[in-house]
Amino acid sequence: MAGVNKVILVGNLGKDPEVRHLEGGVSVAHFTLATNEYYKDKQGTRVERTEWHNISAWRGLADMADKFLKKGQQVYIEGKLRTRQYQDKDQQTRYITEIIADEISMLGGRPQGSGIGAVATDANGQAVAEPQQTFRQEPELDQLPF
Amino acid sequence: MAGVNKVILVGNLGKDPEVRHLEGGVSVAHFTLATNEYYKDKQGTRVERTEWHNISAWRGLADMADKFLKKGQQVYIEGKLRTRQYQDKDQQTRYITEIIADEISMLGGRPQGSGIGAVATDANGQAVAEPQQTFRQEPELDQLPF
Amino acid sequence: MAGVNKVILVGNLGKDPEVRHLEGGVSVAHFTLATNEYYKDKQGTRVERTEWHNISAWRGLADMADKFLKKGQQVYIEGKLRTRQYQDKDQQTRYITEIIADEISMLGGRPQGSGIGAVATDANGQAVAEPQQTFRQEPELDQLPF
Amino acid sequence: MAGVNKVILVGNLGKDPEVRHLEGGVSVAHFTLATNEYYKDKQGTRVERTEWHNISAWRGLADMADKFLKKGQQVYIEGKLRTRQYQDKDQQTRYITEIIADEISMLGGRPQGSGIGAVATDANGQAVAEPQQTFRQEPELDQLPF
DNA sequence: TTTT
DNA sequence: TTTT
Repeated sequence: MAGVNKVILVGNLGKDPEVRHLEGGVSVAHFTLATNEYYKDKQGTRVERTEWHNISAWRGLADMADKFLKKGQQVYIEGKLRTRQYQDKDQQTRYITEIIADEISMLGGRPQGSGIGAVATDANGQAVAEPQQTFRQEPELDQLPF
Repeated sequence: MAGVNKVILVGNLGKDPEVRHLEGGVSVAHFTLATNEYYKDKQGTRVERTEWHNISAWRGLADMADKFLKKGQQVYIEGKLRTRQYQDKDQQTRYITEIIADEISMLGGRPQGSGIGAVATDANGQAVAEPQQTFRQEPELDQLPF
Repeated sequence: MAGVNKVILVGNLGKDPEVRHLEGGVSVAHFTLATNEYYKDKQGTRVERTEWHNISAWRGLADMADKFLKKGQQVYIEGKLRTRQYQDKDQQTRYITEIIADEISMLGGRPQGSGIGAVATDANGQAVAEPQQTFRQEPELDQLPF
Repeated sequence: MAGVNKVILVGNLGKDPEVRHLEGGVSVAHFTLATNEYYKDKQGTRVERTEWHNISAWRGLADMADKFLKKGQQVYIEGKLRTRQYQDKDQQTRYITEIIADEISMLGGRPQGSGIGAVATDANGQAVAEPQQTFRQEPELDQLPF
């Protein structure tokens, strides 16, 4: 039965991506993403609520995250939910829900008035990706639908 | 900071919604939703993967879920992710990720050619909601659903 | 600059898809999709509003639409907006906005209680796609991002 | 029949919003939004494609657009598609497709290192909305915005 | 007409 | 742990 399992997030990275290289040359990146919302409570006070999401990106998308994403950065992420189980240190079964990213887009980008360089540079003068670039995870050969 | 935290699901209810009425007249419904995906593995074998989601609906949307949603039914759900912690029976802190529904839409519905009644009936002849109806959660004045 | 251009629709086909085969073996399917919404007007009368969308699907997705989609069928469609211009019969420039489908999912499917056949059949007993199947458009080689 | 008609865009305003105040105190804002995508063509050359969208926002959301949105600004917009007809200067019936915004979120915001003021100010020192704020259109009692 |  |  056809299902839809889609997540759309705009938020900020809570830390730099951590990348591991699995056997077979597959890489996977993990990072957290904060999405903030604001509302007024019954007393009319403005309240902020932060939701933290566990993001994982695979293969080429992991490499891109490794290369271009940094703590604090604002990104658009599209992906799907996946809950997996693991054993904690006491051998108890635990569950964690992650968003497997299909697409990551860098938002905001170069601050206004910061110059007109064709290549953006980071705080250390290193060349970085063109601001606001989008990366997509191509469907893998072993995960083609049908 | 403006964030976006959006989930879009099309799947089938794993069980009838369970509804509780909290103090203050607030009702909340919980149910699970299965989203299925299919892909071919490296050997070309068709593989099915089911992801289970924990859905919660509040207030008016809980009442609608209670009234109209049944195990097995196909629905479209729009909502947001929320991870909350709770104490398990061993007083360990555990986390659970839920989708708080903002909108639920009944899919499929009356099979073609089954009649033109203005009111749909279920297997027992009981009047049910018009097929494929959509329900939305209006933003609450205090927006403090939890 | 990274952009997001995404459309999500659940609706019913207004007609059977029309498929054309372009030079180079590329096929394209066109059909219309109706999305209905309901609201109460100032007098409390229930009003229905139907929005019609122009859908186009390319290559493999066009073939799938040709094969499996029929007038009246309920589908989930994900795609992107594209407005193109054309010359009308008076040589006036006109604009039309379409949704280019990336993913089409068949909803509803086999009515409950209609049997447990592994292969669905249509009104004429012809085998059809398994109900509620999903089809995706793989990114083309000449349209890979970066 | 339940439908879903949803558009999600991240792009830049092509011009300042134009706001009109209709009879009955209803305000409506119009602006265009550019979403850019990049791909490599068959020769491997990087190609940019810009899609222009007609956005309209009503009532409170129109006022917010009027007050806070400017040409060039990057925003997240969620809304629905609506195609309406009108008579051109030759009394010909023409169609235009717009996105009616339900939610607008300001992205990017204050450049890093530009100060730690609790209230943001624009180039003229005028207080502006806190960066990256989100605005939502509450459902109207009569839901008859057009 | 935007942005990079 | 982010951002404003």
